[in-house]
Amino acid sequence: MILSVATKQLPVVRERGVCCTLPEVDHDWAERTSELMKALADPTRLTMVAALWKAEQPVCICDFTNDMDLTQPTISHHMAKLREAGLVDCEKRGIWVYYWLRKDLPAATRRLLAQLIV
Amino acid sequence: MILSVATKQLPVVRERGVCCTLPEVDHDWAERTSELMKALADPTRLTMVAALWKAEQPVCICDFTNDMDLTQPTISHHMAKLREAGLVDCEKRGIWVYYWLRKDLPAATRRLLAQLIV
DNA sequence: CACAGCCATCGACGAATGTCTATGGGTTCT
DNA sequence: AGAACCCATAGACATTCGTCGATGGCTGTG
Repeated sequence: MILSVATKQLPVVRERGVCCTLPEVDHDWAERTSELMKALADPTRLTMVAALWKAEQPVCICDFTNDMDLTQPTISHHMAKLREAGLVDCEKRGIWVYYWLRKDLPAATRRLLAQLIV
Repeated sequence: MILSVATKQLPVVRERGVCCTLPEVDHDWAERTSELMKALADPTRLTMVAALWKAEQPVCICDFTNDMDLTQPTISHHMAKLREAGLVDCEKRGIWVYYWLRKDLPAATRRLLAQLIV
């Protein structure tokens, strides 16, 4: 049987057992981008990224531990994830470890964050 | 001991046991945004969203099943997640079920996708 | 030198996630 | 009516994830 989907923008002719081709979506793009999304798919990490974005300067990790209602290992674990995702960099200064958003973030990533953070 | 971090933008005076306040980050924003990120934190769902974005018209789910190397229930499961996230809507037409990106997406979400999809 | 503060890593554990097979409901063709 | 097609849901399973307590390594203080 033939059926036309005209109410939404475009009339599509359908036949049983016959599929349509989809718009091409780059496989590597999907893989890379989903990795970035995973890094941001947690409220704690999002808060960290937003704080670093707003701070515009290195922030000591102990300050996160101090006001985030999570244990120190958990905070450390989330920061490690952000580092693995290539979003932040860090440096030790005496007792303290400072984190900041990497200066060499891809432009697309930077625009994404600018878009995301209120 | 007192230590100054002057090499990065701002000199910060540190004292043991004393923490600094962080930039405020809205808790609800982090919660909501992380939900959106989770919906996009999978290459299959990202591919689906990108295809729907590019198609600019309803797409039958069988077309996704046809060319995504995953079983039909898995495809259906991912679409359900996108629907729960409020990203897509669907309509049944005879045998087929058509999906499309919701027209009433929040402007921020729409800009995010525009930013994301190559 | 001993102590205290800061931090990363390890191991454990429950919860969530992605995938599959199996099943059943709905629709159209013959 | 029966067969074929499309789709969603349920159940199972391995993997990943978020969190914690415990531990140990540094580093500066007294």
